[in-house]
Amino acid sequence: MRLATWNVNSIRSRVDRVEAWLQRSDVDVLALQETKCKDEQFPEDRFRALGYDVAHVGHSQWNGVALLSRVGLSDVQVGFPGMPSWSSKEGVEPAQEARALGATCGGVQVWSLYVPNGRTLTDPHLQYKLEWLEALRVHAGGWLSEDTEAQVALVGDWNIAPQDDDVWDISVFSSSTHVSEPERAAFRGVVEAGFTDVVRPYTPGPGVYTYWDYTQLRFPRREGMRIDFVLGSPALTQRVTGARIDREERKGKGASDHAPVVVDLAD
DNA sequence: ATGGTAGTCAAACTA
Repeated sequence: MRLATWNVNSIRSRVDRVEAWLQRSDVDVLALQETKCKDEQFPEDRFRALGYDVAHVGHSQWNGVALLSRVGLSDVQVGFPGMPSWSSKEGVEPAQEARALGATCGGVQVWSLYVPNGRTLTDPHLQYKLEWLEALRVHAGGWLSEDTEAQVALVGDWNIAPQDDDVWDISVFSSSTHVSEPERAAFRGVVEAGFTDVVRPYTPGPGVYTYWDYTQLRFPRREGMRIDFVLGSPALTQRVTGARIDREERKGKGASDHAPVVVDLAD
């Protein structure tokens, strides 16, 4: 089984590229983040025509996560228990955002995750990010406590660079989110709960990234960040036979600022 | 030159 994750930065502006990529990538399950649309705007017919079942959650032009699967799509869950809420404006009741979607695909519990950005080190959004990751750690860790053989994949845009060589120049990030110790500790918490970065062994650094900012010629300068991850439970990690980051997809007009991350699993 | 790009939705916000 081949599993992939991709922050597409708007599915409506990217649907042609995603479709073309699916047609040549032989992917069984694709998790999407930042679809930036409501459910009724998601172009599910385009993917159904390629043989994929589709699940999506999106409430507005922000966030939005989806799962495409041609190996079954059942037990769809919108959000995870205890997922924190967020309100962008004072006076507006906080609500759960479209940042997590889970389903069973080919016997694997796959979660498409779009971790909150954090924005700046002093922004309340950073606290929201940390609380969101802590809630994920608690519940994903709980699944493993209940079933040590559980096949779970936590995939998506984590908005964290866990190690210094996951960014092109750590000195540029001294006052930035994504590399701060609290964020890295939150990421480590998920790892220590039993989830492993299954891609890194097949894509060793330094200089290997999944995201390049649109500005400042970051991509041609090879100035990126490794912030998109596939974290596997022990039973899933055992099945991994290969992985790659499809850097080619960051090239050309109409590219997302993230590249797809692909993992191969033994049957 | 005090910016630089891209997306959503049409001024400002998010990344």
